[in-house]
Amino acid sequence: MTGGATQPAIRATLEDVARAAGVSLATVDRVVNRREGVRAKTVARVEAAVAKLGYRADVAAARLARGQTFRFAFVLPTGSNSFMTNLSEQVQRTADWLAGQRGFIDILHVDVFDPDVLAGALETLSPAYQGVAVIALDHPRVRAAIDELVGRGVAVVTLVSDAPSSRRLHYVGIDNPAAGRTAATLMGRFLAGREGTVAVIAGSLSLRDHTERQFGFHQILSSEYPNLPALPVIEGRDDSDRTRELTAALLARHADLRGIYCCGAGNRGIADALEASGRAREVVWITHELTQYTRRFLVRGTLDAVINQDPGHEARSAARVLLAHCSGEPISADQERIRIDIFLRDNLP
Amino acid sequence: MTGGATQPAIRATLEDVARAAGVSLATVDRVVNRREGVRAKTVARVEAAVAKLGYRADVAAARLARGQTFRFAFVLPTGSNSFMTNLSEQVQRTADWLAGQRGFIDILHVDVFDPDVLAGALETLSPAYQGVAVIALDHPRVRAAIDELVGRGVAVVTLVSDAPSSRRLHYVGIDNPAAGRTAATLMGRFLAGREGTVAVIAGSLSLRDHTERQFGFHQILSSEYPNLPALPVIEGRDDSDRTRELTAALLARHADLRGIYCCGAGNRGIADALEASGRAREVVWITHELTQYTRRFLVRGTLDAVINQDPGHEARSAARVLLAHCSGEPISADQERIRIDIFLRDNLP
DNA sequence: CGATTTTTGAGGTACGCAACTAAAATTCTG
DNA sequence: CAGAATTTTAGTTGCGTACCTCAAAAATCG
Repeated sequence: MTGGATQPAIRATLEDVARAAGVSLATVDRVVNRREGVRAKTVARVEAAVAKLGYRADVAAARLARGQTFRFAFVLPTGSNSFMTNLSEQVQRTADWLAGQRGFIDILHVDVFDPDVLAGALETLSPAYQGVAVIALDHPRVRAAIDELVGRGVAVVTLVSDAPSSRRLHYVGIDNPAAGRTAATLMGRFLAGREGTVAVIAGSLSLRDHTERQFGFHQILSSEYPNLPALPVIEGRDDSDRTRELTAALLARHADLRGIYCCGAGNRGIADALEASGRAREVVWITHELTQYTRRFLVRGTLDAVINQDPGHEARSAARVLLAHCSGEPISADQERIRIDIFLRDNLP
Repeated sequence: MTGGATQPAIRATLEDVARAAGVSLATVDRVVNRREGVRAKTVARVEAAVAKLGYRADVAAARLARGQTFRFAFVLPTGSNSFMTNLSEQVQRTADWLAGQRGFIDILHVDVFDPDVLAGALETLSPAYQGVAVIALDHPRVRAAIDELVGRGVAVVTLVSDAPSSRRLHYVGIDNPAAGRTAATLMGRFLAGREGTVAVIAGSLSLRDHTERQFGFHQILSSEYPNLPALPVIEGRDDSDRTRELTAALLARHADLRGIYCCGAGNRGIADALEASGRAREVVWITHELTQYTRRFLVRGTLDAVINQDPGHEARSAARVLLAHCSGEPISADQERIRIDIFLRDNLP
């Protein structure tokens, strides 16, 4: 057995460092926090002591002494689909966790799909917030509102849906074109060698994330699976009643329909229509977001794969990024990267 | 816009609660920490004040005041495959993070595949550790060693590989039978409608995780894809030279070989043999663990899918579970559940 | 009722660090 | 080289909680 390099049983404190370096507590503090007013010679002495004792600041003590509190706003959509409901819940949980870390999250519900309403909400946001997480819309007014917040020194992260050309600090969400490509590869491979058409149902093509997914999907499908021509994209407005009718019409009109890719919500309608048609098992259906419904359709075999983004990760990641930024800590990029999950019936969490 | 219920700008402290309840600090302390010696009536009054003010203990202050430090051992394999190397690195990162949280991790490298050596290492572990994370082997001696540690009051979590019948606190890793089933479904669907045989390469059938994956794989393949009979499992001992020869032999002997599922390591050997044979694109190859190599094979198209467990999550989760247990906090099960990731060329992180 | 037990109050210390003030040491100026 | 200006350092306080002691008050019991 090879032992790991063992750290001292009790951690060194600032005071230990001060004693070892023969200077006062205050001087050590200046050095470790890179403040002005210490001679180079003294700095070197202190740093040597820090290295020798393996000093690491105790984050609990530092936070306590600093005594800052943070206040973040999460701007989420008003009453919406299952995914957004899950997300709200996860944000609430994150808020509970942050409350123990001197951070407060207020959840504001806004009609995020109306650019004017969303921009208005951002513009009139209380100046009490040091950070904002928002499900953005890539629209000039919204971008302007984000940029103004950033200009005022507020940390802004976009959540789930990005506004790439704004000055937001960070985007917490998946790479949507890649998600679309992933769906296309699954579709193409599940239908290996078969001939037929594939339908794409989006919520609305004015939503950036839906457009991007659809773009990625078509990119792969057309280049790699010429046996599977795609029908023109149809808009289901994330509404189950509408997707039910649209899906029923698709099935009726296209006897050679082999696959359906839904890059938005309204899955219950699609499931209803597919199951009613009796072609549920032969048509490959791929959609986004694991919810109580899509989970059920997956288990039942109506749905073949779910492309998912984990709302829990997203909520926590947004909070961590805001917190890290506001307390001047670095963020570790690969821990904050939101993965594109693929769920089949067999690997459901 | 509907505003979220806004918490007070400054958090309530214990003293605020004491004032509001008309009792002393000491009494509030007794109530919130569930200590003896407070009348039910007083408890109720204090709890009402806590609720009214929304008091939550400041974790930074609490940790500081409590002043406990924790010391955990992570028992990892000696020099090993890419996955284990990644895991080591992630454990090291987790250790750096924990060092700021009054926790210390020592990494011990042991030949975890020899039950006697592993058990011996656990038995002679310094009593300084409050917690141990170990890549377990499901073997009587190892189980006994784990149980003895638990009996001594040490928190033990198994990492990546479980010892289910031991008294370990928690298992941090994926559901291996489910991972095998996931691989089988991908294999079956990617080979939809085609006829041919499928080979399964394990590291060693005495490793519980490999056996479980293989079991799950066969379960689904035989019941749902009768067009794809599996060849007898072969053992590659996680060694690339050996898997190269075995794969070459498989390809030579079975002209109808359509798929390879590798539930262990040694992927470089498989890739070499597949690419040398010229059948890399037609044979569906599915394996485990995303590494620099499997990533490359995936991008190149030799490899069709990777079933992955995230070593970063596993390292952090193990540390969080140990820390939570040692400080008497609850753990949130679904945050600690390790997911079975599926990676295709398109959704690589 | 007095004696005993239970409950509560008051106060203190310690945790490790940040941030402030005041003092000491150094450098600059005429 | 005195004295002012500046840089560097020491000393101190407070953050919010945990945990401790000791005494006072209240409740309970015989």
